[in-house]
Parts: sequence; C-alpha cells; structure tokens
Amino acid sequence: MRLTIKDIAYEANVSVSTVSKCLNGYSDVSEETKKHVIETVRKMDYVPNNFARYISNRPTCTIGLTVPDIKDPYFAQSTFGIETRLKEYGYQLFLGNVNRSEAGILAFIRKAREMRFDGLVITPDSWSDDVKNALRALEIPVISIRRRPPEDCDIPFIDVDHYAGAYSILEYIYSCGHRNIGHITLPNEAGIYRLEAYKSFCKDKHLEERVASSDIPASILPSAVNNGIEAAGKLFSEWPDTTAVFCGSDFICAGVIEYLAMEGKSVPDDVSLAGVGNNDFSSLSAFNLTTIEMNRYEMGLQTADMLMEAISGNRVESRLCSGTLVVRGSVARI
Amino acid sequence: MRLTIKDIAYEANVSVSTVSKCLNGYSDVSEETKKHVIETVRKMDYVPNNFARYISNRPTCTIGLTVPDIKDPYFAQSTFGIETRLKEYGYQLFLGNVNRSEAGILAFIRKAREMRFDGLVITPDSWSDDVKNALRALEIPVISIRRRPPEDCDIPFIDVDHYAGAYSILEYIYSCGHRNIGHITLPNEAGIYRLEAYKSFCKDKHLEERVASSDIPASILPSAVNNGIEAAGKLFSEWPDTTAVFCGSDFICAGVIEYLAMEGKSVPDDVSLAGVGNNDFSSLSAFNLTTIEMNRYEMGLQTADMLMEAISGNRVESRLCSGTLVVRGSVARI
DNA sequence: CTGAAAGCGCTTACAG
DNA sequence: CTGAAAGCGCTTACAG
Repeated sequence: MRLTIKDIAYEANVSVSTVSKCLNGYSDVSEETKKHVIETVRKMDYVPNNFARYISNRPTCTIGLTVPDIKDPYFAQSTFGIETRLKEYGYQLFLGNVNRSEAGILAFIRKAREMRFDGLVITPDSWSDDVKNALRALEIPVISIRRRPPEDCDIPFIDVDHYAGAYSILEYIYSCGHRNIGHITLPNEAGIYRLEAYKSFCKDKHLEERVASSDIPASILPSAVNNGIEAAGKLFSEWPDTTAVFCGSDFICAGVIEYLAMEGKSVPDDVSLAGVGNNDFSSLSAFNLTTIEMNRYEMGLQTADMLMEAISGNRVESRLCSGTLVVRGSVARI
Repeated sequence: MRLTIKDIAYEANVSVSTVSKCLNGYSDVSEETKKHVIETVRKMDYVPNNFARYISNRPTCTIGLTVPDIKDPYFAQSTFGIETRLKEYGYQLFLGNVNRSEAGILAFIRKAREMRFDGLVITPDSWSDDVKNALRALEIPVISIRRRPPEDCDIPFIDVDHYAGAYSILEYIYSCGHRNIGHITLPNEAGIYRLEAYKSFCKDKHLEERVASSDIPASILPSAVNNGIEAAGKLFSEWPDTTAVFCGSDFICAGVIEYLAMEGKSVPDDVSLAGVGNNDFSSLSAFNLTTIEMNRYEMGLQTADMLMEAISGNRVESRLCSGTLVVRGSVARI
C-alpha cells in the first residue's frame, strides 16, 4: 500500500495538519518539528498524492499542448522550446497527439477540463463550430501556435511571419543581380503567404510574375520532390530564361535540383535556387541551400511566455516571429 | 465557478450518487433517469473533476514517458507509436523531456509517483545508483526503451537489434561481390554493436578488418559529416583498395560522399556505400543510400504492448526489434 | 431503482 | 506553535 499523510503523522508523532504545513512550507511550525517531519518523510520515502492535493480549485501547474503530427520535426522543435521555458516557470507540459483530426482536438479539450489544466497551446487544423464552441467554453487561457484563428474566434496566436521571410529572401536574390525570378508554390497556408510576398515583390520591383505549381502533396519528402520536379518542368517550359527560383520549401528545392540534373543543368551555375525551412539536409554540400531558418525553438519559448502572461491575467497580443536568412551557396551573383 | 456533480444533481432532481452512477455506466439506474441525467450533463456542459475521481487508488490510465531529446526524430517516431497504441488501450501519455540529465529523470520519477501514473517508459542516459534506487521504489511497471539496463536492474527493455541489422546489410554488400569492405564506426552504444557485427562478419567470411573512426561527434548533422570526412580519409589512406564502406549511420555516409567527391570519386561507381538509419535525406537521389530502416514507429507500438502486459500483471521479456534492409543504389554489383 | 452516508488523501480556516 | 474538524468533488458499499 502507498503511504499517506496519516502514516507520516503517526510515525512522526504529530498531527496530519502539521505534516501538511511542513510539506507546504508554512512558517507557523517550529523549526524542530519541521526538521523532524521532513526527515520522517525522507526516511519513509513518502510522496504526496497530487490528486488529493489538487482536488480543490488550485492551479495544477500543468499546460496542455496538442501536436498535429509528432513526427514533424518543426513541431518537435517548438515543443522543445515550450517545454524548456515552461519548466523555468515551474509548469509541466501535458502532450497530446491529435493526429490532425477534429475529434482528436475535441477530445483533448475535454481532457484539459477534466484534468484542470491551467492553460492550453493548440494547433487546430480546422476551426469548425464545434471546435470554436469548445474553446469558448474553456475558462483557461489558450494560445494558438502556427495556426491563425478566424475573425470570430478571440484567441491570440503565434506564427512564423511567412510573408516577411519570403520577401527578405527575394530581396537577397534580387541583390545578387537576378531579374528573372520564378516561384514554385508550397501548397498549404504558409505557401499562400509566401506567394503573396512573391507577388508584392514582383510588383514593387516591376518584375514579371513567373509562378508554377503542382498538385502533388509537398508535406513529406519523396512526394515533395516529385512536386518540385513537376512544377520546375512547367516553370522552365513557360519561362526558359529564368535565372533564379524561389521555392516554397527546401523539400521542393530538392525536386528542382533533380529536374535540373535531368536537364544537364546544375545549381547555382545554370540556375540559382532558394527555399524556406532550413531542413537537416539543406546544409549538406550536395544542396548547400540558401534558405530561411524558422527559429521554431525560439518561437516555442515565446509561446510559453505568452501563455504565462495570459495566466497572470494580462491581455496578450498575437505575434509573428521572423525567420532569419541563411546564406549558403545556391544563389549565384550574376 | 466550475460546475460540480452537486449542480447536476440539483438541476436533474436526483441525488449525487445517481448522477455518479449514470456517468460511470452503472446498470442499476432506470433508463429514464439515466437519459435525463445525461441530457442535463450535456446541456450544462459539465465535465467531472479527474482529481476528485482519482483520489482513491484507482488506475489513472496515464503513462509517463521520458524523452531525452524531443528534437531527435527517432524519438519522435517511437513516441508517436507509443501514443497511438496507448490510446487504443484507453491510456493517456504524459510526456516529460528530461534533457539527458540525471536530475531530469529523477524529477520525472517523482512526478510519476505524485501523479500516480500507471506505468512508465524511460530512456535513462545513466544508470546511477540514485536512478536505480528511484526505479526500485516505484510500484508500477517500467519499460526501458532504447537503453539496456545493467545486470542488477531488473526492468525489461526494448531496443533495435543493432547487431542483426548491421550483419544483414554486410551480407547484402557481400552478396554484391565486395570482399574489401571497410567500416566507419558510429561513436555511441549502438555503434559498438554494429562494430561487433562487422568484426564477426569479417571473421565468418574470412575478410580483412578495415575499421576507421573519428573523434568528432556524430549525433548531429554538420558535425557528423566532418566525422565521416575525417574517418574516410583514414580508411582510404590505410586501405586504398577498399571497394565498399559500411558506415555506422547515414549521417556519416554523407561525410564519406563529400570526402570521395573531393577525391574526384563517386558513389557507387568508384566506391559502394551503405549506412544505417534511413533518414529523410537518404532517399534523395543525391544520396540514394542503401541502409537499414529502424522501424521506430513499430517499436513504439510494441513498447506500449509490453507495458500493457506488465500492467496486467504478466511478466514481460525484453525485446530486440529488427530493422529492415532498404536497398537503393549506393552499393554496386562488382 | 434511489439516495444518505462514509470515505478517498489532502488543505485550510479556526480554536486553543 | 499545534491539532481537531470541516471541506474539496467524487465514488461506493449499503439500506430502503
């Protein structure tokens, strides 16, 4: 049987209340008693039952985090950042993989209420009425990470500034002398912001828009490569004099490189290339990609800060985190 | 204020006990009453307080998992497997990042007791006396994943069968006609098993041992590439007629490829190459690596199975999971 | 089939 | 400084 506070009280010859006070650092206990009780606790290896402790409405110091896909290294990094900072604040992370399903996130929100979490960090893939209502019924702070809530949902978010990142890498390409710059879109929400940036950029610099895309999914690797190959084919057949391509992701860059290799061309000698993401492989010399680093870890730290602000009762504003340009060798000066 | 079971009882005009029975699926309640209560619960959006529920020593249906490094995609995959299977059993995962520190794992074990977890999956980086004692004091089942406990620590483990995987890929290389096969070691525990397999293999086939290694850390990418470059230098200067190299990891392969490129050689035309790990980039055509897939996800599923066995009170045996050979183009037939 | 009452392990005013 | 007692929100024999 597990030891309870009674066992300690009995052993230490004091009352249950006194043991409780010693354990919780109350000051109105004599030094001597406290020492004796603490020693007894240590000797008997007693660990209080948190379930009994938190039965009243005290803060549980635990935060729930949903992750749509635990295998995605991006989420891994931001999760790590959140966890690190949360621990500094004395909070625990409760992680729920929700597998990109609406039922999953709904179940998680329920769990959060049952377990009396003090706050939530979520990444909903849909903002259905059910999700919005469940969120509204919550009496604890919520931050959305990597997903921007719709107008009618008043929860703060934190996300990468996809637009600014794309714009800055385009400026870098431009500064290297390129004027015939193509874009291959990334088929998801982030990709839309990047495309927007590309379009604004072309307008601002009076460049011709050269956009290509493919319907092949680009979120995981082998398929993203095919996406890049197909889109590159379209791009170069329509605008053969393109000198640089800005891709919606480094994965897609890998596909473009394969396409070019098939055409007997190489990067950056024949065509310059830049992406977004700074994946593991991007630094390998076979790729050596100029790209945008998203600083996910840093974003995780900030997410925890925002949540703590909200838990303290302050109003928090949504944030966009800027990526940083990583210059390697895939964009040539011309 | 949060609703309690009393509010529901009052609203539904029944006793607290009756509400509790309805909520917990007891049969000795009339259909009519049950329907009415459930409806009231739904209408008022009441969620029971788990802390009150689990105050007695009932199972909490939550499992603790320590992960040494949440950014490591390998852990991400096995974690995902564990979570998936656990959910099927009706269990929750509580994830604690322990950051490869002994203090971290000790703190986690304490949390596990406070929170009355039903079981633990751990990955200790050290098996100090403190850790072993803390583990022994635990009254719940524990499985060690990816770490094999010392003799005097009676907890079952699950790990990749590094030895068998290495041996099988060596047999494949041999079957392609290679007889001058070198090995570049991976400087960690898994690497030791792989080296052993290499040595046994050489003995079994009467081949000369050609082992090279570098002190440069090989766990993260840019540094692992340098490890491969340096070790390849040593290997080829000592045994220039080596036709195939088995590397302790795909990361190291990437370094060997760079080394060969600097020498004006390519894979597999001049030298054949095989690794272990099947990383994201391994499938890209610039690498096209023949390697061993570790099946981490599958291993996670099995981990959950083992834990459930143990929780059911059965004795469970340690397991080694075999990897599977992935044949791509980096090993030539000669 | 229903509900009053005791109990789970802890905390917290409150009296002494 | 110490401890008896009430209470947290729920569950579970038990009586009716």
